Amino acid sequence: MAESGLSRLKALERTSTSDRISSELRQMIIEGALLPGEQLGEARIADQLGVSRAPVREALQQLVQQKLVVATRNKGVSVVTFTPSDIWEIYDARCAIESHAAVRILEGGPGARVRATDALRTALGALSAAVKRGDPREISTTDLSFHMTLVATADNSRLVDAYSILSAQALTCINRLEIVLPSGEEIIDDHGALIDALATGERDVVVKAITDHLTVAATNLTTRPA
Amino acid sequence: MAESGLSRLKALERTSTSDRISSELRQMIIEGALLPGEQLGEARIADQLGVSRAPVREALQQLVQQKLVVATRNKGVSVVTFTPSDIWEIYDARCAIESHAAVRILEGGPGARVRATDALRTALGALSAAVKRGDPREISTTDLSFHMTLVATADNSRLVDAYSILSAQALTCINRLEIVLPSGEEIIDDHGALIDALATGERDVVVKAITDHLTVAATNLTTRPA
DNA sequence: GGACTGCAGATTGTCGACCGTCGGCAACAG
DNA sequence: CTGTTGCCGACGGTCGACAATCTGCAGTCC
Repeated sequence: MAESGLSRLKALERTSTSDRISSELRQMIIEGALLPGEQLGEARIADQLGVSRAPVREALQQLVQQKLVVATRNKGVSVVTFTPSDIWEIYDARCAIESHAAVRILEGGPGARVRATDALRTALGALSAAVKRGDPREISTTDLSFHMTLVATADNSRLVDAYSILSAQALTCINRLEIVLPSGEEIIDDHGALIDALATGERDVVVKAITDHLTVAATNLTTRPA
Repeated sequence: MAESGLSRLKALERTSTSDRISSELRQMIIEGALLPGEQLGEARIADQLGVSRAPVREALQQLVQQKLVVATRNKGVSVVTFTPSDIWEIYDARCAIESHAAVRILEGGPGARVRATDALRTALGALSAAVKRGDPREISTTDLSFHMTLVATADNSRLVDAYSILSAQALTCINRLEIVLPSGEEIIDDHGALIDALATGERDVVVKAITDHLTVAATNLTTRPA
């Protein structure tokens, strides 16, 4: 039976309804389709999707734990509003995870370093392509994807999970303020500098590069473009 | 109405059913009352608590996101089994958060440093009392509580949340293997050294102290006592 | 006129029941 | 004897309905 026409059959998707709802809503929040403070009534969503309230409830609970919505007892959930203090927290936490990941990569010896820089250069290519295309939404996505690549290379699923949550929050913040913060060139150069820093193999250099990079980003997000 | 007998009325507890269930189960897992791999049937739990399956389901979902149980589609949830690799991940992630918190405290200037060391000394007192009493369960709890104090002092709720999850996982690992790893003296000295390192104000010293401390702990957990 | 009380609408929290799926065992055909 | 097929008990996933709670407004009393 090894060679039969059935070989082309792939295992079909087995995602739970709540997971699909959760992904859908998360995407909408990240993209800014749902405004901060907006009420997310279970009944309305369930109606609109043609499902019961139960899976919607589970999906919303997932989003609560990802801090993309806030739930108040008997009042339902509403889309989160990020204060400047929240933004600083997010970027501080990102800094914690990213720099640790970088340090671990350096400790992994030259092999790990090369593997990391390779993966990052690929991610930088995607980012560069997005910049060239000019779509701000795509730029922010690939930007965060670059950083996620760094974290993923450290091979710690806990760190990856934690970073995913932070990444979604950061993306939401970025996409909400439609600011074209740095020029395209600047973004590329900045991330390229990160790779270079990693290539040096100096712990302090890398950590400082990451910290500065994130601090600048957080500053840009918290200082209103008036 | 400012001064009336009603002043003594505190806002009464308004915890949701699912939260209470979740806390209860988490505690049981941490304490080792539930064995790794054990099946947690929704119906049975709901029955036993005299509630419906809905709140139980929500509670279990919370535990899933805290990685204390694993859920497989149409098979329900079972208590997590930690592999040595998991333990290393947990302690590596703890290291990331704790050292970052420590660095941020140092950057906060002498004031923050003093506040941190004060809080930590108090926590050390509790740990010391637990050691004197000799109850291993209490020792591990206060131990983690000490570390949580460090993280909390950095004033970043995201880091605190992430650390809470890791803390619960670590506690579960520790309590499962009923090993009396280091002597009581050793525990106290080790944590005292952490405070001393923080007091020096030297970033590298602190980070190294934390890293070493956690590495030793993870090693003790992963090397079977034969 | 001001403030408290009671009602009304809406929304969440909870419940019991149904349906689909899973894993294992037995019956059966080759 | 071996591999396949159909059946069975158990469990989770989903559903519609009921009860509890919150918010805002109208009514009422001082």
